[in-house]
Amino acid sequence: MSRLYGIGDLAREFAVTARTLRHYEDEGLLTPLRDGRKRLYRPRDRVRLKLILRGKRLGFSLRDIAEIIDLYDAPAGEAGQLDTLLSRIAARRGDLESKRRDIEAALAHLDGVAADCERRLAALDESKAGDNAA
Amino acid sequence: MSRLYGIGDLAREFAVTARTLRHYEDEGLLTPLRDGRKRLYRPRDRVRLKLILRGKRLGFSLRDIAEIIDLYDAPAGEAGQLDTLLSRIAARRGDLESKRRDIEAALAHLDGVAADCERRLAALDESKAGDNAA
DNA sequence: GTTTATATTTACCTTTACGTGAAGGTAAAC
DNA sequence: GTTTACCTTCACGTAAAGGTAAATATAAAC
Repeated sequence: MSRLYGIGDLAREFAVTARTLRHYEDEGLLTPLRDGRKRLYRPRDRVRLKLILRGKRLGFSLRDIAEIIDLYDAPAGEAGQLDTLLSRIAARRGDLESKRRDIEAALAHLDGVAADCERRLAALDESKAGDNAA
Repeated sequence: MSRLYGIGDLAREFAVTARTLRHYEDEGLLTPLRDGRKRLYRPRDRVRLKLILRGKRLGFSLRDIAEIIDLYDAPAGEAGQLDTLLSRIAARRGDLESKRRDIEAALAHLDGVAADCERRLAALDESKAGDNAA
């Protein structure tokens, strides 16, 4: 277990280009091992990549994402550090919940439009049925 | 009622620059009235702006957003058009729900980290209590 | 009647997040 | 021993989403 992945393996699995993975490394988001000059990605790197891509789908910038996933492997520090860590987590929670509210609102709005649409369809059906009956 | 807004009014209210509003117009997302060369935004434009900014917060591109909000004031068409409209709405629903799942996962992950953090804090407290007792 | 505030267009600048070659190293496969 | 398949490091290109500056127009305020 604890396999290592080549850059192509990860690229294929997550449908990104190798260039993208190198870019994430340039930006400090991934730090794969090296075999000579070749990059070797650990399961840990794979997990981080997964988190990066999720962050992207939610519209976070790479810089935001760096901050977020660095919370995840925070150092097992002392009390003061744990406190500030907890407050940073709370801040991020706030961001996410605000996004969730945005999504709920957007879904509700879409549903309203869809319902309106169906009403109009039903009205059309009725008028057609009326035509047949007449 | 049915007031009109200057570009600065809307910019202030939504904390964006006038440049941003003009850009949205260039991209076909807003179409304010004109008094000579000055832009006059109707309540309808204000609503669209609100939708645009919500879309942005969720990480949609301006092009995506254009597609989405054009669903909202779709023409009261005939049956075939209503059908394709409904299916496009369904597609957008899919996008949004997938984002929602991403958010739930991210929140769950953060909660896990926070819980871990609190456990570590509790452990620190206990060891300190132990020191006092000794 | 001239500040002051807000508006306009035109046009180039910047940042983010990669894409796209160019030029070459390494290693198994034939 | 050379094709084939990946990999590497530059380095410039690009699309999206605005920023920013210059030069100009109104229009209310003093």
